[in-house]
Amino acid sequence: MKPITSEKEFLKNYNIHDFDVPLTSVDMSIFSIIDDELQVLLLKRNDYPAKGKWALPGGFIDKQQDSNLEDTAKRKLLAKTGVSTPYLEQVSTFGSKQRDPRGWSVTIVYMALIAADDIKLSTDDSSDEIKWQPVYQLSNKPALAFDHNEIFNHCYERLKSKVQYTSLPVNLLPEEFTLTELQTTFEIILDMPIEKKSFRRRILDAQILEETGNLRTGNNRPAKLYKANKLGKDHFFQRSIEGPR
Amino acid sequence: MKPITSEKEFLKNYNIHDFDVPLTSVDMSIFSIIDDELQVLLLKRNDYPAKGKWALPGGFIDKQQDSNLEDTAKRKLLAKTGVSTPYLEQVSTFGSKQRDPRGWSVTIVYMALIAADDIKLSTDDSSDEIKWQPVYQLSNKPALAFDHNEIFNHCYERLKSKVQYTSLPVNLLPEEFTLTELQTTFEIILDMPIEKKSFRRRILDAQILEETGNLRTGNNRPAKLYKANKLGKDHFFQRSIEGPR
DNA sequence: TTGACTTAGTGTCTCAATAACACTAACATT
DNA sequence: AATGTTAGTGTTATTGAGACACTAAGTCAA
Repeated sequence: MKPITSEKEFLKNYNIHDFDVPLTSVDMSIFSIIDDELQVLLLKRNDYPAKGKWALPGGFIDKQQDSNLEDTAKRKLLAKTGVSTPYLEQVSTFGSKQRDPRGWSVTIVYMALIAADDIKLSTDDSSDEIKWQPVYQLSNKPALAFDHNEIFNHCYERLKSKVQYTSLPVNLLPEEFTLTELQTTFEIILDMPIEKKSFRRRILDAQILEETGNLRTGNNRPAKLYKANKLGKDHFFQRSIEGPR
Repeated sequence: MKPITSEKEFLKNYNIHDFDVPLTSVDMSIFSIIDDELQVLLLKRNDYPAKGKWALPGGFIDKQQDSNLEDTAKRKLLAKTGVSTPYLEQVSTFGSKQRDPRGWSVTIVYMALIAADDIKLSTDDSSDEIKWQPVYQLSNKPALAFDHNEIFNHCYERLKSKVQYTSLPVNLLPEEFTLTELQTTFEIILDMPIEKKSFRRRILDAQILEETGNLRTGNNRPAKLYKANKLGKDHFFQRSIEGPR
């Protein structure tokens, strides 16, 4: 067999099946605020392995449809929730010999934030059971399939730490929202009270919101409605929100 | 063919070669400060694809040796630099149809920080050419193999942003160092001057260093030597180092 | 129509962290 | 002993945030 002397020739002789590669998938934690609680989407596995256990949504890369990893995550998310423009962020990649009984496997983990109003759950394909689970019920119990508890915890920690110094929570709200609604969203995620004046000063100074001109009316003084501007969809603050002194 | 009714049975019938999975590798940006410059390790590729181009060190998972992704990164790093206890952090994972001419591929990217003193470069295996490249010479030229320029830029951005609010740079220094040396390391990475008093107050207040009792003597007043304590190896500050007002 | 109630939004004080910068301290070298 | 150089400190002004009491603007019920 003669030596290979060009890239073209190399590629002709190359066959991925000659290599012993790990199984590679994409999994995701999809967060939303439902009934004033931070919740995450779970699916009950319909097939082996881990049949019958609850798991984070995910699956394999479709080499035909997906041109990159984010495509894969978006496709999964659209199929399950009907949301096509989520906030999507890669969190981490887990890979080991032990995490899946099928052997060496790798999973790229994403976190998505979606507004409750946009969700249209579909039990699309395999009639999987699907549910929203409040995160505080999940951080303790080690009940999920594979290493999905660990994966979820990473996502939850990432969400909490990033909320400290970004305007991420706008992605959990509808297009228009009041400052009080935004503050409440921060408080739900961080699970701690935030001082009203400091919060408003900081959000407004950061120049990530603009008034829509509309008002939310109710049983009391109407509140101005805001929406996130271009910066607001993924903006870093100067300083972080801190707890009480 | 009868239906599968247990996990055990499922695993017996499972064969990864029935699946069309992507090629999966681990790549890394290895940073060190050499000649008062932040530099990154590059290898010249000895084989197709991208033969003859400079690339970040990396390679495939060894299903026999490596029990997880970090193992894989550590093994590569040890082979190339002789360093066995680096600071190692997963940065991101890149995967797409286009990034490698062989087709759909995924690479998990790590960044490593090592002290210049610990390095023993080895042209171990395939007599690859190996070199340190100053990062400022790399951020512009798109000369590396595959998408390694993009990958490197991610690592460099991560390093710079993380240095803002952590004590990461201790990992680029030898065991013992002076506060001025640590400050200089910060300044080299951030490429901006830092005010001396503020820097010292913040580092000392953070309680991440302890005096070793030794002094660095020279042609002037001797400086106290410090080493990082347990916290110091990966500690988050309260607030970030900021530029001039 | 008026006053109680509720939530929106503001004025202002205090405190803590830090950038700025001028200062003192301790060595070697001549 | 004087000079130069780097280590290390004292002190002020600024800034951003927490605390909290205040005002503003609506609904609703009597």
